[in-house]
This record gives sequence, structure tokens and C-alpha cells, in this order.
Amino acid sequence: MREELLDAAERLLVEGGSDDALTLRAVAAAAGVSTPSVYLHFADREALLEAVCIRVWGELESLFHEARGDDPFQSIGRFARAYARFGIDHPVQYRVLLMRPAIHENKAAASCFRLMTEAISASVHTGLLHGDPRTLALQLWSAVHGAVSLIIAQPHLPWPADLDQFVDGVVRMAGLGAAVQTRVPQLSSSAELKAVFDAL
Amino acid sequence: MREELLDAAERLLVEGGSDDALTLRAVAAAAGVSTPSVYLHFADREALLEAVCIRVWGELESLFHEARGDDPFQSIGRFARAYARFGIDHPVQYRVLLMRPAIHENKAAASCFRLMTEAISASVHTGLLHGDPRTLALQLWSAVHGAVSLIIAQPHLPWPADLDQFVDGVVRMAGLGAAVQTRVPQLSSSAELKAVFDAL
DNA sequence: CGGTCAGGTTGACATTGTCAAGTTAACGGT
DNA sequence: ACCGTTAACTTGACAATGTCAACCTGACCG
Repeated sequence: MREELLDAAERLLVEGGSDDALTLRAVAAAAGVSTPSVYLHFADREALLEAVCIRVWGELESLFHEARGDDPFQSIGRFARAYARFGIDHPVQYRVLLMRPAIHENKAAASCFRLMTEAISASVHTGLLHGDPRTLALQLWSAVHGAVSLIIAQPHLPWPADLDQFVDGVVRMAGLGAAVQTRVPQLSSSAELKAVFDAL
Repeated sequence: MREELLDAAERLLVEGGSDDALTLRAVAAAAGVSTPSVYLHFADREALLEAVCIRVWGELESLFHEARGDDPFQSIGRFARAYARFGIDHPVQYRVLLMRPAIHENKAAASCFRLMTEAISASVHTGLLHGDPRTLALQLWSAVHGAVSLIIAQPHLPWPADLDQFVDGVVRMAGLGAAVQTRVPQLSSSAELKAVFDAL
């Protein structure tokens, strides 16, 4: 029964495209049960919503394990792309768990974050990146999350036709930026910076 | 009266910390008026919410004009920092206008986006950046927005104590990454990349 | 065979956005 | 000076929704 409720809730959520399409009455009706029965399986509406979304976030965790490769720096890129694809493919679940004030943490996301941090840490050891791995992970994650959440929430912006390519650009920008970050003088003038980069 | 409603609504919103602290009854009561009177000044709850948030977004537009300097590449950084500061200082209004499915565009944000695009375009002309200014602007904006929205929505993450410094890191990462992006071979191995960067 | 209990139902309540109908006060033209 | 129009506001109500208390029911176990 719990599963049927989750299925019904997920259908409503995805078809409605927004979390306020998820009403307890609609879920209960779709599962062929009376409204307050939902409370036998979930503490409240919020818990049901969370459960539905966490279920699909579990898939991302698997994707992350698949994406892990030998080269840690390339793994970072693969993680980021898998993450972005996931968010764009599951906009509602992404929004519910990551774009609203979160009471307690998203376990699946935390797990993915750990994998990402490990890859970054490894890249620090090879000397490609410098600095605190956790902070670097937050910076990279910020970049990718920013692209995903803007794409989801602001579709009217002048997005390029090929979103995957755009995300690629963001990942590339973030990765290269993280790598260069600590190797360039802190406050150069534009002219100096240009000279440095033109030498590449 | 319209102004008093806006003031009351803003108070509720900021003190409540969430947009569902904004109930028409509470707003009307705080403004000393009956509930349906709100409809004489705003089409519906959503319109009131939007009006409150847009009012403070107008301030950001002014900040952007102040932040504009002579060096376009440095202006980009100043814009980004002003933007992040604004978002962190006005979390509710930021969330309402940028982290929910937006029906029609945010005029103030669009205006800031234009200023940002202009600075980027100028940096392309000086040769510091390469590529489509609009796409570059979206990428940079994604990075900053990502940091802001994660900080707002996921406070339990292991954020460094100094948020301004963190934002600085993101801005730096994004800016440098954007500059390097097109000057580095498309798909280098980690070893090659390391060699290139170590030469910096 | 009787008690316990998980799973389910009915009926109700408070809160909320929203609307229709009525009221009041100001204001302008004849 | 009077009357009609209009804008601002109120009262009273409605429907939708989350949530809870009380009741029911069938299965399982000593």
C-alpha cells in the first residue's frame, strides 16, 4: 500500500509539474483509499513528498557509482554531467529537495557529494587542483546546481538550444577555473591576465 | 493603502522567513483592513507576493549601476559579488523570484543581466574572453546563482565560515574558467592539463 | 475463544484563497 | 442643490485542503 501511495504521488507530481499538484485527497483517491489513510504510512504531506523525491534521487546515486572512472579529474566532469542530466530530467523532484529550505539533509545528495569530494581530493593529490577539497566541491557543485536550477526555474531565459552543450560549458568553465584559481596572481589587472592567458 | 499592504506583506515575509507566512488575512489585518480588500490593489495572492519581491529587486538594479567601473572584466566580478550579497541578504525575495517556476520574467533581474552581458561583451572585445557573450553571461550567472541558492536553501551543508570569501572563490573560479575555456585543448588528459597549468 | 493491534473509514474542524453582494463616501455635471 | 457614477471597503459565504479524533474490522496469537 505504501508503494501504491508513492506511485500515485509520483504520477501526480510529475504530471502536475509542481509540488502543489500533490494533494492528499488526490493521492488517496488515485491509490483507491480514503484520505486520512495516508497518515498510516506517512507522518504528513511533507513526509510523503520527501519520500517520493528521495526515491528517484536514489537512482542518481547509482549513476554516480557508474560514472566513477580511473582518472579522478575526468570523473569530476562525468559526475557533474550526470548530475545535471538528472536534474533536468526530474525537475520537480530536484526542486523539492534542493530548491526549498531543507530541514534535514538529502541523504542521496550527501552521498553523491562525498563521491565528488573524493574525486576532487584525488585531483588535489595529483597536483591538478589546490585547496580544501570540501570547499572546491562546494564551488563546483554550486556551478552545476546553478545551471540546473536556473534552467528548471527560469525557462524564459535565452538558453541555447543544446542544453547538454551548455552544461558542458559550465562544467568545463568550473573545472578549468578551479584548476587555474590558485596559480594566478590574486589581483591582476585585465592586461596582465590577458598576457598570461594568451600564453596558453 | 497599496503601500501599506506592501509594507505589511514584506514584514510578514521577512519575519516568517518563508513565502507561506504571507496569508491574505494576516496582511490585511496588519494593514488594518478587511481581507478581500487586498483584491482591490492586487489581482491575487501571487501578484502581491511578486510586487513585494520586485520592490527589493529594484535596489539591486541600483547597486549594479553603482558597481559598473571602467575595466569591464573587473566589473564582471563586482557585479557578481553585489548579486551574491544581495541574494544572501534577501533570501526570501530571492527565492520567490528566482527559485520557483517563473511565469513571466523578472524585469529587474533582466536589467542586471543586460549590464552583465555588456561587461562580458566588452571583455570579449578586449580579447580576454571568447565566445557568445550571452552564453558566457548565462554560465557566469549560473555559477553565482548556484552558490547563492545553495547557501539559502541548504544551510546544513559544510559551508566555510566566511561566506563572502566563498562567493569570491566561486566568482574567481567562474571568471578564470571562462577566460581559459577556449584557450585549452578540448579534451586533454589530466597529465597534459597539469603540464599546461603548472606552466602558469 | 477472547484480546490485541495494524490498517482502514467516517465525520468533522481550522485555515486558506477567492468571490458575490451590499455599503459608504466623495465627486462632478446639470 | 441634487442625483448618478465610481472607487474603496465590508460582510458573508464557498470550496479546497491538511489534519485529527473516534470508530470499525479482520487477522493473528496466547
